[in-house]
Amino acid sequence: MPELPEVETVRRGLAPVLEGLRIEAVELRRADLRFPFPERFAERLTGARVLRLERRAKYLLAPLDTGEVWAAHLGMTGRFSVTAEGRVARPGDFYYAAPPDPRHTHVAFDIEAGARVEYNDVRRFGYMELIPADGLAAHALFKGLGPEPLGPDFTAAHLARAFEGRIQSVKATLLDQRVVAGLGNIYVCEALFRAGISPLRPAGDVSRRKLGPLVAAVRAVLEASLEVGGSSLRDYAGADGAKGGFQNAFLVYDREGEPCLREGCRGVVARTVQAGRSSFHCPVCQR
DNA sequence: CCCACGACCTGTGGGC
DNA sequence: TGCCCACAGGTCGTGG
Repeated sequence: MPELPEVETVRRGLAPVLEGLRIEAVELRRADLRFPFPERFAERLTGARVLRLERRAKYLLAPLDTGEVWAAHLGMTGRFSVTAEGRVARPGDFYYAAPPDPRHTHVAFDIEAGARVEYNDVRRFGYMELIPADGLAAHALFKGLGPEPLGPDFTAAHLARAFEGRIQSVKATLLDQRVVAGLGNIYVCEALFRAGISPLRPAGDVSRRKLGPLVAAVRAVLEASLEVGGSSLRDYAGADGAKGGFQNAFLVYDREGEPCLREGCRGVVARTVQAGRSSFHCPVCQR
């Protein structure tokens, strides 16, 4: 799934065709994704003007002139594409490496000025909500979220508080959206590698002096990925150019059995399973 | 409250 | 070639 850099890349791709424009029609092709769509979803969106397109954690948020906010989470396989006249008009965002299978296009939005925005989601782990703007912060999906990792509240002091006394692994702790909001499996693995911290270490045992470097590593990895449009796994040759490129910069993720890329380290990347998910790390230089 | 694990859903790739 | 299992970017609910 899209983690923060991928969701932000999607946001940047969609913003120009949504912001300030009216939703003229909504075609809903099924009653649910991960959860049922909100009551009267299509009617509540039809005619609404999108004021802005924002992101919080891994959610896309579109405040509307109706007083509601349209929120979308992409789950593991959610993709937005923008088409006009039957062709992809804005290739290049995350996910556009191969055209989506139309059988899994579940919602389509016709936008003023002619764009058509389609939501495709093979596994249907994504979901959409309509939330009153004045109740957004208090909504169950948002009230417990931790700080944005690229924002001012994500600091070593914050991590020190969050890690204190925690016996859960630092890997699982960083995946917890209440601790920091927006990281997923790839970027946690990559950040821990860069900070020289083993994903297996209990969060409470991470040395305090490593917390500053960890914060810096998280930021650096996210920023580097954003620069190249996020990560695209399972790419296909011949894609349109601007698909995500960070998969080419992975230092540990999906590199089991390959040599550690840290200068001078002779380690070999190991794969372990934590909380049911693959972790990749170098047992020699990550402690 | 904290933590581990199964569940949700479909597709793909590797091993036999 | 075909089949079966493991695994995939997330997170929610359950049960210890």
